[in-house]
Amino acid sequence: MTVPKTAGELDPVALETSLIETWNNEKTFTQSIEQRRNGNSPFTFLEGPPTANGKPGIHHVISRLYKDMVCRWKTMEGHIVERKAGWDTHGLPVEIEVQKQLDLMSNEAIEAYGMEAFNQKCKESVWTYEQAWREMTERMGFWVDMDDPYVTLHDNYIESAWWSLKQMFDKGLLFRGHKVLPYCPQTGTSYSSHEVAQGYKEVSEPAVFIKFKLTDSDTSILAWTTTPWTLPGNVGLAVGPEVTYCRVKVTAEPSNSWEGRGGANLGEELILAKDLLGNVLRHKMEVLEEFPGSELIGKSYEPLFPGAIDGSNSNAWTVVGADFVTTSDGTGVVHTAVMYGEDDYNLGMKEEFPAQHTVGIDGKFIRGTHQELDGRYVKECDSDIIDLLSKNGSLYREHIYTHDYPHCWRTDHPLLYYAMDSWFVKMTAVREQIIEYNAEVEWAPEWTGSKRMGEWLSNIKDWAISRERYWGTPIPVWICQDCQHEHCIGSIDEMMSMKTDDSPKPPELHRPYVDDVKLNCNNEGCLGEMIREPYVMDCWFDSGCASFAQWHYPFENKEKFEGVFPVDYICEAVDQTRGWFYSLLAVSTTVFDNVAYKRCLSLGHILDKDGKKMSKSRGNVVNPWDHFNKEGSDSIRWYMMTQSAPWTPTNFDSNGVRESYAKMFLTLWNVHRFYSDYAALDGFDPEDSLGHVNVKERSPLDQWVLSRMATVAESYHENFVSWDFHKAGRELENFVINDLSNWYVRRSRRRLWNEDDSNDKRSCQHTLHEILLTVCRLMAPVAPFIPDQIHRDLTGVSVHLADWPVGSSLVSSNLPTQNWVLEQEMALVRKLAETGRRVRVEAGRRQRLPCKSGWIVGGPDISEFHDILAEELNVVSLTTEEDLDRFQKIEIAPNRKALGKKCRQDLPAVLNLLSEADPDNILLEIEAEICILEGYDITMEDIEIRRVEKEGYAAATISVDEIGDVSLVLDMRLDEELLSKGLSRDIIRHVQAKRKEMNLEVESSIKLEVWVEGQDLFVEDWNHIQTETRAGDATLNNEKIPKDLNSFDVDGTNVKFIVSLLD
RNA sequence: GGGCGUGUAGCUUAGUUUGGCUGGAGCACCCCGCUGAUAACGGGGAGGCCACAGGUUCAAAUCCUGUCAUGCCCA
Repeated sequence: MTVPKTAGELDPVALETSLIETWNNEKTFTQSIEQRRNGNSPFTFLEGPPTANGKPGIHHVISRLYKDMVCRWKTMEGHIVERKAGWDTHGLPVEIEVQKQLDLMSNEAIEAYGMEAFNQKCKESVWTYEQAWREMTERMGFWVDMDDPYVTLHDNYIESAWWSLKQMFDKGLLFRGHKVLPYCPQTGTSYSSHEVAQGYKEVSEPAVFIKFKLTDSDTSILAWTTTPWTLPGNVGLAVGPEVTYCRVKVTAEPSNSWEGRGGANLGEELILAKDLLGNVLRHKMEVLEEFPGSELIGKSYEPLFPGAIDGSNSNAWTVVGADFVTTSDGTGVVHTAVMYGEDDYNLGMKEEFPAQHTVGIDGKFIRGTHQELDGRYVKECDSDIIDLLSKNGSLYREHIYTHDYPHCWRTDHPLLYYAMDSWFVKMTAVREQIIEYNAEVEWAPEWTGSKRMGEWLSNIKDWAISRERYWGTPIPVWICQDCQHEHCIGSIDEMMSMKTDDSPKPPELHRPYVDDVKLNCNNEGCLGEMIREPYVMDCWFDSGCASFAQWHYPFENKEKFEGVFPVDYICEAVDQTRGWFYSLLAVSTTVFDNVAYKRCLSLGHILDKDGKKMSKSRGNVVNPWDHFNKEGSDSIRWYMMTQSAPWTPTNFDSNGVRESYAKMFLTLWNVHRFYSDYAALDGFDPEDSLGHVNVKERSPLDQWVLSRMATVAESYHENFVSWDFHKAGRELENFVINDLSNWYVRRSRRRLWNEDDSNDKRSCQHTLHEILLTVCRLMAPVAPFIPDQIHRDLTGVSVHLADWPVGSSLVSSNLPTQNWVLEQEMALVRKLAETGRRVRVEAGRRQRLPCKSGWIVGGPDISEFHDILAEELNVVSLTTEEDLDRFQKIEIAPNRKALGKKCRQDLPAVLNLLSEADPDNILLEIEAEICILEGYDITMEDIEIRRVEKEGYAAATISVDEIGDVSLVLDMRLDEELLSKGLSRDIIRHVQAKRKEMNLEVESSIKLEVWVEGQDLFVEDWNHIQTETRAGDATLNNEKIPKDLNSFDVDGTNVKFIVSLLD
């Protein structure tokens, strides 16, 4: 027997924290998975690993909510949903954090500190906020296995990553090249775009227009650059093939005074874009010819710094076409130095320009560049370079150019865009496959996949996976010192079997230990020693391996992995599109020739209440604990789900969390309280078959709410399937508040107050029991706490072990039958109840004063709800009436404008006659065109016909879809009996208020003394008062009137009363 | 600078795919009612250049173009 427990006041924080303890003791999470084993239908979730070296905020709660929600939902549908936590532990952010902490602002400083010790610090730093993450995760109710997480710094994880890289290597997808990155030579580090963004500063620097003399004529092409230090590295000029260029001749000296160095001789010929002639040239010019850029392509020119670059066997110093050339600034000709710009590098690779540095990794010109520049820091050479060019006549003009340029946030030096040696995964080789796989993924919203990701994939670039850093997965590529043979290691065993005898066995797969491992070259006939490439991997590569590396595949868990790949579901914020969503897809495409995930939910960000990004510096970050400790997790979670579509950015409003609590959870709890308090009192056992009442035998009200429940549940489920969680939540909330609490429970209170056992009471109890269980089960994935408590109070079992009420391929549906007609009828009843209240307000009839009769005209037969409606409307009898005319009459209103014109000074007399005439008769006369008043013909134009309620009636008509017009008429006439009834309602109300004020128990009896002055109170109404107020002892108009009593007036009647507790 | 989102009442939002009744809710506000019904409930009210400017159309919050603000990603 499971009699529901009584429920006290709702204390969400205490309830939730104690439930967390229960879950831990009961191992509810484990049970919820294990219980579904026999279904043998896994649904796999992959946790996108957060980094634990940042504090978790409210924006982490939202992604964890959607992860948790779908997993819990699928679990209830009967799937086995294992959830392994993960930690992302490598990468530059970790290093930066440690560098700040130890004040190590350059690579030299790190190496002086010692790489081993530095990495040890990184490893520790990673766990700085782990406790905070665990606490947040537990408190918000995200069920994920944090005791056995995957960790990207573990050897097992690294070994799997190595294995996958070797797959790529074996497929020929791994290659060495250059990547142009913002680089700080002072610290020896290149920067991520995030760091670059921190360091933009406005600077004024020299910019120059340079003449590149063509080899086959005396004409020069004019190009422009803001970085003179890149000029020694010039190997090409890019023009827009479609852009119009001009060859011009200098015809006169400039009229204005010339600024700075440079110049041009009379008769000299220059080529530049037509659109920019005016911006660039300061001399008087004659345009000799115009032609498209395509005509320039292939022309060669003389190097500015002969000998700085070895151009033999290459295409160096020629004009090429490029689509990135514009005429928005410069000359429409782009100077190209392969190693010092991304566009430059890509163009250089395409056009086979020599990829040679003129600048060393120390930021100084390489020996042999130019005798005046060699060995000097490039940014200090700008002016000398301009001098050199000016002297040999290559400079046309210099000027100061102001722009935003990235600077090192540590040293404040300008960053150099610099081609770093790098390892790449040849993503361009799998472009078609990855686009195809992307299209297979079910994206929510669709455009994240088709547009955001699609756009990115259609311009896919090779993936630079190496970083010249210390803390990360070491790149497992070794190169032979003797024969340059490259070998990629795919496992620890392989490394151990190839290592030289005097190499130590690394204690872990990190730098510097792995750097010390040397391999015997396995190239045939070579006896050389192989040394590891000194890079670590992009940490996105780490996380991209999560699907298999979390299982140490293929070294362990082979079957397990193969059963759960590709994973069913991942979910992260939209910024992961080019991050984790991409890296997973890139790795799965290159390694497994498959998708990594079948469904991906990409979430919008949480912004502050003004739509601004939350950041520490703005001070607008919301701490989730502020709400955990106030409204609780369920309210936060429900708020987040219902506030907006998952992918829409949400402006976080604390007030909204409060609202979710006050509306959804308090209401639900009070329904629960109402039901279980009476159920406990009665010892009601829902499982007792003797007391059970079949749905068909229950009242229409019960059948209605059950039908609504089924309708709402199905729609809820549909919305889950189509990722419209917000719509699902809002609809269920509306059901709980409006249908369940404000209508069903309100209309059913009296049924449970009745102390005697009855079918009707049990019907109501069963109905509430069933509804509450269904609601809790539907809510459980979203709000795992309060619904679980209610479910436990009702059944003794956790809601998370229950089945999804809508059913699935694995569990059967548990919803009541739907009755659409009944739902329609009740909708009409409720609409009429509202209408009735409005009619009363308009007619000035207070609610407690009953009407003798009410009539419904039109619409379907809703007589089975007449009792309910009569009570709602406070009418003694409610009936259906066919004829609206019974309550209405016509009124003839004069059209003063028309009549005034016609009758002039006789108007008052005509108006008088009109008002005295019988409207029906006069209308007949007017219609027959025989109406003459004071000698004037009265026509239809002179009057307006209105239909109004006859004296003593008030009415309103509503229009309902598919039903038409329905009118409600109330009888407004009064008599003694009605006044007495109304008076008794008022007395009851005041006495009840007094009882409440006196904090009396609901069931305690009182002594009631009442004095009524100026009106009769009928005996039956006096009796009714005594019953309603539980007056065990009552006197009416007792002779002695004490001084200290309560008093109120209603309808001109004064009432005095005294309430006292009866022992 | 480019790509992809977002912008509706004081606040949070529905409606935009597929143009069509007077742009619909909740919170807050004002008036009234109701209550052994909870942080309630009911009726009424006030509050909207649907970001802005053009365009298409008989008709635009909705479609098109541009601008602004805001967010993400890329440069």
